[in-house]
Amino acid sequence: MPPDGRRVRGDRRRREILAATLRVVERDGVAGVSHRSVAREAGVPTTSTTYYYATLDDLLIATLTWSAEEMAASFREVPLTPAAVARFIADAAGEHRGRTLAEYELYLLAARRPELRAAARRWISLMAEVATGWDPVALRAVLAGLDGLLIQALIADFPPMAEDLEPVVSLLMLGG
Amino acid sequence: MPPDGRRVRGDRRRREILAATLRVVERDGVAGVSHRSVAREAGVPTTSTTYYYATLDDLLIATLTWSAEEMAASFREVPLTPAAVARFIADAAGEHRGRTLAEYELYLLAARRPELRAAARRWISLMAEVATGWDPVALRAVLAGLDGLLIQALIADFPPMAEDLEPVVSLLMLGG
DNA sequence: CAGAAAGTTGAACGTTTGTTCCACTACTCT
DNA sequence: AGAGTAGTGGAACAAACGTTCAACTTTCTG
Repeated sequence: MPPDGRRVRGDRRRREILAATLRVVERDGVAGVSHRSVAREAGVPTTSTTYYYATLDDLLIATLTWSAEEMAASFREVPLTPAAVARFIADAAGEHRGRTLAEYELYLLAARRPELRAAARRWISLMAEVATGWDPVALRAVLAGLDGLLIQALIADFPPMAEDLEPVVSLLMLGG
Repeated sequence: MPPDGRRVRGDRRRREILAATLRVVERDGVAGVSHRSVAREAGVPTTSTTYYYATLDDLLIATLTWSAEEMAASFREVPLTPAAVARFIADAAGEHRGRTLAEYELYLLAARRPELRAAARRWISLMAEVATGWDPVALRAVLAGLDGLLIQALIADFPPMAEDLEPVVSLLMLGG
């Protein structure tokens, strides 16, 4: 049987709404997300956002967990060398800034809502899986260091470049 | 001349409003802060919050920068030993959780509003001052590690204890 | 004691909010 | 062809919002 054309278009619109929500989060933060602001950003009527996501919270959480999943998947492709990790961090503050902002918006929501914590820690548990054989203490130090470099990169006056980050990443990874 | 009783009471109420705002931020995040929610929390009429802070943004920024200043001042008292720093982090996720949450809410606002960045990085520049003579790369690694430990402590299933944190802090500080 | 200054407060304004309803079109399946 | 399903979108609702206003009390100053 051929794919249902209605569902195909519906899924596309659902994804467009998610992407529009992420852009609103990047620009105005979680506080800027409303049915109307997202609908305006996506170029769809207000009611369509409530059609696909029953409540605003559903829409917001779907966007943030999707974004966190994207970030984790992207991180999985990074070789665990200082140069590659430094490049990942630099990109997270530049090209993929919205995704990184969304990650830490999710962190803050998860701090108050335990059910969101697994999603927020997605990239952490993923790296913990990859780094089998590492010393547990060293692993925790590296994970903390990367999280700190990422969030500090977001509030730097000038977006850090990979070359500047590399020695710091290198020192952090030395412990393993 | 004796102190003006009106101003004394006014300053007290201003501080109560700040403290109430911080409690709202702790419970519901920045999104939960409104003139009415803060006034309800503080037990004052709605108009008094607008009397002391012209706009809601003024109130929010005043609260977050005040809280960040408190956190920086508190950090300044910590001896730079692994045990003391680990204790500081454990308390930041427990006893002083609201203050820590406010710090990272400020981070996220600062990511989009450059004028807030100096306030957000207050504790970082303070530690950079204290750690004269450290290797710059090692300092950046430690600062990132501490930031990461703090924010990860907020989304841990169980608040980390100082004893668990100490070896990680110790390893991070070894680089200096 | 009079007047200025500081703070207090309820009522009200226009706007935006989340969400629901309902009439409607587009498409699939039997 | 006709029934059922998926998606569309304008209109409307009550609630909450930020902010302003004006009348009021308390306190200090000359």
